[in-house]
Amino acid sequence: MSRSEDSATASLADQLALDIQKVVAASFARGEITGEAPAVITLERPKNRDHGDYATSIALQLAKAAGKNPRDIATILQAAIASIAGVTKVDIAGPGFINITLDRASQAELVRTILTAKNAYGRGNALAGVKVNLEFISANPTGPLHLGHTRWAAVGDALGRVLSAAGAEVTREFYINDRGRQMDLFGQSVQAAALGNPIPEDGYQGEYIKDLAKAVLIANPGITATEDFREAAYQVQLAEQQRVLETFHTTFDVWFSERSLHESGAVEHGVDKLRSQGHVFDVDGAVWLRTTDFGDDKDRVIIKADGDLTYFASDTAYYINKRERGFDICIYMLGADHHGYIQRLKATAACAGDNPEYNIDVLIGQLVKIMEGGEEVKLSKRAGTIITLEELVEKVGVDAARYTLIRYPVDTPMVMDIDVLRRNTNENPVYYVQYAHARIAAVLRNTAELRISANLESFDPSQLTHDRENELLGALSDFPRIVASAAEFREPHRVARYLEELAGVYHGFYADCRVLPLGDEPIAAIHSARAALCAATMQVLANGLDLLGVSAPERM
RNA sequence: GCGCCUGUAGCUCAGUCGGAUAGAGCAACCGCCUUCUAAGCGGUAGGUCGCAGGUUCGAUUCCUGCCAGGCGCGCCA
Repeated sequence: MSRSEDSATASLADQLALDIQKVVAASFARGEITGEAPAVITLERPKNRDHGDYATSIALQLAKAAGKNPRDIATILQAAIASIAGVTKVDIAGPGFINITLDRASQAELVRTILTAKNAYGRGNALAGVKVNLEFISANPTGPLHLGHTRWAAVGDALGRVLSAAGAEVTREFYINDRGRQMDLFGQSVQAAALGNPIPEDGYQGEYIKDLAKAVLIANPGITATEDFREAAYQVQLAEQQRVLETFHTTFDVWFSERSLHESGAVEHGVDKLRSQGHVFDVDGAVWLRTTDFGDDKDRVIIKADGDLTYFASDTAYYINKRERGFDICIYMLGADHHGYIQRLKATAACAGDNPEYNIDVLIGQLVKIMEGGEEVKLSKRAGTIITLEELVEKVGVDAARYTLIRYPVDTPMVMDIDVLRRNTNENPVYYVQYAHARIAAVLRNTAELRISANLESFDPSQLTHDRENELLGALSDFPRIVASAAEFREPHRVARYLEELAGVYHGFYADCRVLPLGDEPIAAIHSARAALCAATMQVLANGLDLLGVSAPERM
C-alpha cells in the first residue's frame, strides 16, 4: 500500500518500517549482508508483550540468501536500529526475531494525532481516485426483504462505508429485477387475491400478497387488468423495500431497473460490444457468448432461439453499462445460491476486454440461520415462515442486528441467536463495544465537571507510561491499517473484531488506571493526559462504529 | 459426476504477505463495587487447529489427496 509515502498521515509504525529499511539498505551497501535488499520491511505487533512494541522477522528472511545464521544478521542490524529516533531497546529473540521497544512518550503523541484528525482518523487513500460500483441486495420487487437480504443490507452498507474510508468514490446500487416471468406471476397473484380468486399454483402465496391487493385496490379503484395489478403492486412493494431499508440505515445512490436496461437498448448494445470483441457466436438459432474462453464450464445463451433474451443477457448488459458509466471496479454481493455466477460474470468481464481480476469482484454470502427459544427456526418460503428484515429489527433492534450480521466473514454460514441478541450482556458483542463508548463519555462528563482538561494544549505525552496506557495506545494505532485491510479484502467484519479488541483493552485500562483524582488528591498532569487518552479512544470507537452503521451512545 | 463454501476449546466463532507459548465471548470454577457506568475487570480449567502427505529455517495459514457438512450446477428468473 502507498500510505507510507505520505508523511502527514504516516503512523509511527510506517515511519519505523521506513527507517529500518534504510538501515538494512545501508548494511547491504557496506557488504555486511549479501543477496538482495528487501523492497519493503513488514512489522508485526507481537502478541506477547515481552516481545516489544514491534517485531520483524527480516533477519530470518535474509539469512538464506546471505549464507548466514539469522541471529548473526540480526546482530549486524541491532545497533543501527537502536539508534533510530524513538527506539529505546532492540532485542534479538528466538531464531532471529528483532524485537523493538519504542519510547512511550513518542507513542503517546498518537493521542494528539487522533484528537486533531477527529473523524478523519482511520481514513486513508489506498483506493483514492478509484470509482467503485457496489451492488448489493438486488431483490425482486415481489415481496418483503428477508433474512438473506438483511445480511447484505448490513454488510453491503458497511463495506460501502469502509471503501469510502479507504478513499474510493463509491456508488451503492440496487438492481431491481422488475422484468420477466416472476413479475408476471406476481401480478397474477395480486390480481387473484384482489378479486378473491385462488392464487395460481406457482404464484406467490404469502400473506403479504393480500395486503398488497388491498392497498392496490384502494389506490386504484376499478382496476382489472393483470398488467395494471402488476405495475401497481410493484410500486407499492418497491416503496416498502425502500422504506424498510431506510429504517435499517442502509442507503442506495442508484435504484437500477432491469427494464430500463432493455428499454434503453443497452442489451443490444452489450451484445454488439461483445460481438465486436469476437466472443459471440450463433448456434441452433440462438446467440451465445463464448464464456468458456475464460474459464466458464459452458458457453451461455444470450438470445434464445425464439428471440427472447435470457436473464444472462441482462447481466452482461448491466455489467457493460456499469463500466461505461465509468466504474473501475464493479463489486457484486450475491447469495450462496448464486456462486455458479462467479465464473460466468468474470468471463463476461473478460469477454468485454476487461481484467477479471481487477474490474469485477464477486462476493458470495452464505446462509444465515436463526435460533429462537433454543431451536432453529425453519425457514420456508412455501410454508410462509420466512423472517423479514423488519421482523428481525422488531425482535432485536437495528444496532444488534446490523452488528451481529457484520461481525462474521460473509463466506461462512452463520447462526443468529435471537435470545442472545435480546440480552444486554457481553454475550452480545455490540453492547460490549457500545458500553466502552458510553463509559468513556461518562468519564469525560466527570472530568469536565472537575475542570480537568482533555485538551491538547495541556497534553503531556510523557505522563502515559503505564503498561495499560501503552497497550491502549498500541491498539489505537492499529485502526488505520485495520480499515485499509477491511477495504482491500472487502471484509468489514475486521472492523467489528477490532472494535471488540479495542473495547476490551479500554476496559482493562479503566480497571487499572484511574482518570479522576481519588479523594482530595490534587488535579495533576496525569489526570488530564488520561482524559485526553480517553477522548482519543472514544473518537476511534465512534469512528469504527460509524463504519458499521451502528450508533455510538453517550449513555447506556 | 463437476463446481463453490465450511471443518480451530463443551457451544458460537476470530486468526492472509507462513512466524515465537493458537485467541475471544458464552458455559464451569474462584476472586473484585463505602469514590470514574460491575452492560465491567482479574484468575483457574478446557486443543491430535477434520485426516494423511508435500513445500521450508518454520505450516492453523500455501499445495495435493481423502473424510464430513452446507449450497449450486437450465435456451428458468
